[in-house]
Amino acid sequence: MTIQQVATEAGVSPSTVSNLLNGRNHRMLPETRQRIERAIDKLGYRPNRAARQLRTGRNTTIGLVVPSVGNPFWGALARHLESAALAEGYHVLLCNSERDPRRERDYVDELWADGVHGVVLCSSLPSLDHVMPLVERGLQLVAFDRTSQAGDPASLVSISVDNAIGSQLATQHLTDLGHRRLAFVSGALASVNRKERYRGFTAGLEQAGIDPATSVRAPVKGDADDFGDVEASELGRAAAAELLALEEPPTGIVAINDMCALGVCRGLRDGGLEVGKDVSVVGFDDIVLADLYAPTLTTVRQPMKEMAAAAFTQLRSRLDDSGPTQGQSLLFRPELIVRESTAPPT
Amino acid sequence: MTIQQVATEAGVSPSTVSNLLNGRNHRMLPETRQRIERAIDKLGYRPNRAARQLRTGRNTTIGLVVPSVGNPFWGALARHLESAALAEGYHVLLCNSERDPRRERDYVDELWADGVHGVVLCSSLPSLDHVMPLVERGLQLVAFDRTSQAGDPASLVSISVDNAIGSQLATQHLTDLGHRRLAFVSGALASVNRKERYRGFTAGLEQAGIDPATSVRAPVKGDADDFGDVEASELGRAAAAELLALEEPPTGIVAINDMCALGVCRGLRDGGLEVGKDVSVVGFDDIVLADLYAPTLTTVRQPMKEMAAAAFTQLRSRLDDSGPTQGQSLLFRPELIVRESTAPPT
DNA sequence: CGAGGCTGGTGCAACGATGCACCGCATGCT
DNA sequence: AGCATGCGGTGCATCGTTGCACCAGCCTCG
Repeated sequence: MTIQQVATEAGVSPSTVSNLLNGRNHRMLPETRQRIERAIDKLGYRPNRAARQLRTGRNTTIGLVVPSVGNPFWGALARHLESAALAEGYHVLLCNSERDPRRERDYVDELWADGVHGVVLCSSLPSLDHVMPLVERGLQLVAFDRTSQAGDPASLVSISVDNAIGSQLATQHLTDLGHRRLAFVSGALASVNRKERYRGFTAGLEQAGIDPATSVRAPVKGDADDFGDVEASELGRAAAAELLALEEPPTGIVAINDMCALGVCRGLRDGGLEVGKDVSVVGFDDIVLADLYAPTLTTVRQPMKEMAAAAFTQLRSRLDDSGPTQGQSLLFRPELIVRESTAPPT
Repeated sequence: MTIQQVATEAGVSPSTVSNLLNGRNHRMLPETRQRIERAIDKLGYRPNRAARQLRTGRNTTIGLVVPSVGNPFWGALARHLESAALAEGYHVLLCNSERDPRRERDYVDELWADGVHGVVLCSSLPSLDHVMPLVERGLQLVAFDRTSQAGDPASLVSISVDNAIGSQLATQHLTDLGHRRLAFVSGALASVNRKERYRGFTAGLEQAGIDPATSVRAPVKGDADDFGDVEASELGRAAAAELLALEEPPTGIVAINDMCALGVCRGLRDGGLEVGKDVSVVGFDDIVLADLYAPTLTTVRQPMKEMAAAAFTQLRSRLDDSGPTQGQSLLFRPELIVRESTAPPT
């Protein structure tokens, strides 16, 4: 089914069909228009994307680079982003970087070579230097789950939840319940987001009149490489054991994310404590699993659907040329979801 | 960077460059070849996919249609499939059907219109009639997690784990531990796979000399619509409550999948029982979560990586025209993974 | 010595959609 | 009368790659 066949069927020239297809139909006779429309769905015509892209240089595919869709958090993003894109006739090309910087760059290169002009990048890297050359050539980049930084390209859009506030909400929730000895469990504070979450934690403590110095940050030994996802739970488990060995173990624990929190729960249980009774645990993200675990996990929800929709909208408006060329930073408001894993200290 | 520029740089015609690029270099002077190769990476040339596809009608993108990448099981598939595809220079276009048959069909249509000739379809539907028209036009289809059926297109490749064996392994594991009162928890046995799993369950019972009639299948009230993923856990939880209300509750439970199994664990705990001690539970799939839950879940592992690789290989060989045109069914061997959720009956 | 074969390439017409330049005609303006 | 303007479309070159048809030059062989 080519545009030529449609044109023949409708008794017009291919140009006219093209005009209609591309909204240049201001001065087209309604009658002509209807003839074409009838021909189109009589023949079941769909424009050939390859031809269209070859001619225009544009396309309707955006790239999504995530650490791993095996992780429910990124899976959820993929799902929502795809949903938003689909509604506008866009497609999503999925790429798993496996947290390998090189693979991340290769993917973005590949996408660019394929004519993809917009990419949602969920980078684990603090710097975006590796993709700068393409950004300079016009690649539109949306950084997800990563607040913007000094060296970032001017056109960059950053989309993230307000990590400091989220973390503070979690902490406050614990102090409101009466907890006074708190701990923050995380790997190395290597990314901006992690630092922000820690900042929220200390802010929450201060607000409750607790000296952050008396709180624990575990594990201290976390190094810069522990960016893993599944490993986050291992880390949480180990950290829990460490905390239990203290003379005065904390009664409330704020974890860097849900996976980590689940690991902490696991570790606490290993140590004979009951989460949601003897100890309280708060996570971050609100992955589906949080509501399935036993006990269900109190956590800080990221409005994924809205964030994904925003990512797409931003990208699209910039691809449609009309959008602002200037970068910006979108911070979403996190929401505390209280479930069973938190309770007043006993 | 066009092929023309490379040709000029190398002092040959575009055709010659194209010949090299497409492996038609049998009778090419090694010297010419090197000149071209040098030109290519001097200019950093990458062939334009749109142009190539327009000309040849082929492309290197395959489609993946899953119910939802939000579900870790499908996320894992996406990850592994993408990995296999990447190694051969192929891309994966991700589509979430959200278990909506119409959306599923629309996606496949869309992919076809985009020039995608190969799709891995993880359909929740027993029949594939809705995509038959495209298959007849040449779409290569690999059905994943769905054994082939009578009405399927002749060219269809089906990839699945051997569900009957898997389920039998799970059942056998319980009987070997000494359990005699078993239950099978599932929604309606609406899909072939589910029926197979139930068949494996009864086979396992018979092998242990237990009359399947004495075992329980819960919930009886499951209807055909309960195909959900998150809902699977709700279903498990409800089923557990139901089972506990029996006069002689089962001591061993085989769940249709891991999510359902986790729901069952949840329900049992609600009823005051300790999983892995008072009751044993076995799942199916071995999602990442199975090893994180408390207690860790004994389950039947599907060799996802191998299955995903096979899906890609099958698709590719058929897309490269050379492959067999005849459909086939690949059944993978499941593996029992024993963890903490199973123990001898007390 | 001329027909035929091999070698190492090249010429060219597609693939399907796009969008600018342009057309003939009618009407308005001065 | 002479020129601009609006209308409803159409003609055509073009995007980058491909692969069949073809070519000139040289070798071989009866």
